[in-house]
Amino acid sequence: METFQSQLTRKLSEALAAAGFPPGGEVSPATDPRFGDYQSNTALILGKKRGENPRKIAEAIVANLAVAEIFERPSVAGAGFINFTLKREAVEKKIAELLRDERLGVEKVSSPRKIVVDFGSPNVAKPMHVGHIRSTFLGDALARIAQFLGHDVIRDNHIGDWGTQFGMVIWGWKNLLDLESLKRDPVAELVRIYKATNERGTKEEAVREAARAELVKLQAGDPENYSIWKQCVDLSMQEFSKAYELLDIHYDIVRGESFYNDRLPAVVDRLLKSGLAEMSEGAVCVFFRDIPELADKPCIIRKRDGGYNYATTDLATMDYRINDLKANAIWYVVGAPQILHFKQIFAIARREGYVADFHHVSFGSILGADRKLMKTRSGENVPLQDLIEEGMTRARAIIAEKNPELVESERNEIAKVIGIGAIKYADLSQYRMTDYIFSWDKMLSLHGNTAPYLQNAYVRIRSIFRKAGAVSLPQAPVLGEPAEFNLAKRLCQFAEIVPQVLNDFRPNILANYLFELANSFHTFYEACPVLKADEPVRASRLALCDLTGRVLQRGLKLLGIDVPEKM
RNA sequence: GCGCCCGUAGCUCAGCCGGAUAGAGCAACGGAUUUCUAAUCCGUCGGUCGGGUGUUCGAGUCACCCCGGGCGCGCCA
Repeated sequence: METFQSQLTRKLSEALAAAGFPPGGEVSPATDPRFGDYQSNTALILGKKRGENPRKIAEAIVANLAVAEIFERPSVAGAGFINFTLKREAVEKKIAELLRDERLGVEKVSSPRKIVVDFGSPNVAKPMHVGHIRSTFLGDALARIAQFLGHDVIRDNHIGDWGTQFGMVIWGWKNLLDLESLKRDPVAELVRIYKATNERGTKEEAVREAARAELVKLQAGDPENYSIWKQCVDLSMQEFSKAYELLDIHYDIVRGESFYNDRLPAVVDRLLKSGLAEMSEGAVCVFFRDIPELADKPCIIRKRDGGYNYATTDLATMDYRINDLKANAIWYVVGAPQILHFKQIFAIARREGYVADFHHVSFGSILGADRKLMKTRSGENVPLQDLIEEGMTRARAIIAEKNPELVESERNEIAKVIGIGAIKYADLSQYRMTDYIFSWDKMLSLHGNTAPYLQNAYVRIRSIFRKAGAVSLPQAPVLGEPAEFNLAKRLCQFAEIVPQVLNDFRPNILANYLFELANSFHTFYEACPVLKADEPVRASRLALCDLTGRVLQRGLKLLGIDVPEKM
């Protein structure tokens, strides 16, 4: 189903051709309701290019526009803008179509791609914490949206399961492990033995040495150490899975760093052989002498001691994704501090001749109320588990206060949906590059651009339908009231907004749209009684409610957020 | 020293490819409720878009230079 915007863009291009101009031209939503619903500045651009009067060009375009079925007569305004105002009948017809459309008007892309989305990537033997949530939520939302648009998406959890920390973890396992604690809270015990070993290592040279030796043994394939390592990975994955279950995050594959171990030497050999890499001070490096920005920032792919590092693993990973998984796009949802790293990796990949659409989807940090990186009072990363629990607890308290009739099981389920939704939405509704200040009060507020506000709009709709009894939705609604017309036009925009998210990886565009939709709905709700209205208005309004509910539900789901039936 | 990101209302933030008089929410103030969930809605107040120069018919948006904050820069990931 074509959107108004793409229909208009097509018509505009035809009009340009008919008027003797090169086809093309862009249409955007009107910047102000006074200018109608859509606008085009094509005449201004053409006027500039040809040195002609833009208003005259605009008149010529308008004379050739065949859009009478959808729009009122286009008007030329200002310096040469062409303004378009939707006809009521056109919107009524479109709503009728949307009511029957499972996809709510969103078309699938014409050329789907195979996209690996690399997000989350927690470290084994450490708890997931606040630092993981942006990557996890952002990556999950982008994957959901890409999938909905028809792409072939592979969600890959590139877990940190092969760091140098395993020397200490293994030494701690052999010397300090408390089996009871391990059974009770595995990751906590792994953290404890790691910390304890680290502490002793700072004082005792022998411990430091022993830990290093354990690491060497692990890397050499020692069966005992391998078995310990494997248990650490398994225990950690079990814990991650619990959190993912709660958060409704799902991966297609989990290829941690260890997966690429035996592929690392080949990466270095290949780069040395091709001359892209060279020896420097004992290490193998790639230099970027012809790229000014990277000229003085070489990338080490094999350390002087012969060990491999992050860059080597990422190069092997890219090779695997492109040659084995046959991906033609890779999205790395990783924080902004690693911008330089990915510039290097992508530069190397391009030189090697890999063709794929690489993107580092970077993002800013989550700050505490003090505007510094969010930490616990003792200065540690806030565990994800604690964050989720607090979100649910706070949501439960608010629900208990606002809606005491709910039974406890209902209340707990709703608290989960609202608490987790609030945390996710707070993240996704913000432009990803900006650092944001984490605030429970703001994200759980029923006012403003928050998950509970959107969820509440949905709940109001469900409440109407519970009272309405059996309804049959009409073929075409009547949009007599301004609030109805506005809401309907907003509903038509969903299909225009969703694909835009992937232009620059901005789920906040979708969040923003949903907020405006909820706003339009609430205005409609105040102005237009639904159940008390006479037919056919009643049925028409029920149809608007139904469609609004479905768009809200679908839109939030694309952000990874659920909706409750009551709250 | 080099590089990247950010700087928009008192606070928290939107403003993608340059478009018309820069928008929300919170806070403040004033209204609306015999309710389909007021968990809401309507209105008022609030701005040298960090500063400057330039490109353009047109700059919050692009270029360059400053200022402020954050982050990163061969052997961590």
